[in-house]
Amino acid sequence: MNDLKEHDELQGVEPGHDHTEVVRQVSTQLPEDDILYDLADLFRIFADSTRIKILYALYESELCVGAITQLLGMTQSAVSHQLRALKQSKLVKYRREGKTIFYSLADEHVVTILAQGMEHIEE
Amino acid sequence: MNDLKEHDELQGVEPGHDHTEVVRQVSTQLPEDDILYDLADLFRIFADSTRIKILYALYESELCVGAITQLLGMTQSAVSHQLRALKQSKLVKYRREGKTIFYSLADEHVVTILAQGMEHIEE
DNA sequence: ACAATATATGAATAAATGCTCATATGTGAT
DNA sequence: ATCACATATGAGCATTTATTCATATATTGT
Repeated sequence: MNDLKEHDELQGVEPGHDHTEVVRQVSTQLPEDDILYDLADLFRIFADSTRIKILYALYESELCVGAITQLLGMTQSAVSHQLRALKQSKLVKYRREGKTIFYSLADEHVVTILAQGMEHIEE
Repeated sequence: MNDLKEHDELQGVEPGHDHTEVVRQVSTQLPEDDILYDLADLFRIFADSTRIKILYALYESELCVGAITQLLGMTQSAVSHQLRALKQSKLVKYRREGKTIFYSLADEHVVTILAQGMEHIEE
């Protein structure tokens, strides 16, 4: 046994194992946790093929709920639940025309995000 | 995009209820289901704040598992599990140096996707 | 007021997901 | 070979999530 490692005033350890420096440096560059949570929430909306399909459909054309339902071949309820998620995260907007409600994409970020994702998987 | 207008009497049904025409038209423009699944799988990786944080950290600097673990303040096991998900979807790559394994971003799509997501939530 | 149509919502359930714990694998040094 | 260190992996558990079913709300027409 030797006690040469006994001056740990500064928590100093040998290089190679000590990450405190890099960690401290990188930490300052990271977005706030709130932002990271919001980001994760946003991408969670894209993390479902049903919603992705809806988004792609709306990219082609404004559509009412009935049309989307028929297009996806699922129940109207399921579609409505997903549309709610999509509009809560402001990825789609809607307008009413009588009994019918038409949905459309809210902005171009949606398209860009989908396109980048598409590019990634095509490799 | 849509120069084909639908006619009310096309299928002999009342106007307003019949979506078969739009649905047929939009259907042809949609990506294959396999692709949509893959896309959803990809975005699912972004749908977690831990992984997002790792990605942002790697955007700043190549990092070893120990550093990431310290940065996130979670167990090494949890980090390792998340890194596995990230490398399976080819969002990060890694290289070995002795006992240490360094992770880094795999391509720029990652950055673009994060940036677009960030733009969206900042509104 | 009532019926019909279009969409939304709440509760329940099955499947997926992230973390922890324990353990395994791999690498370098003694 | 054995030890110490760095990372990976499998099982189990608690939480989340997407769908279905039943029902509610909103709008139009009679």
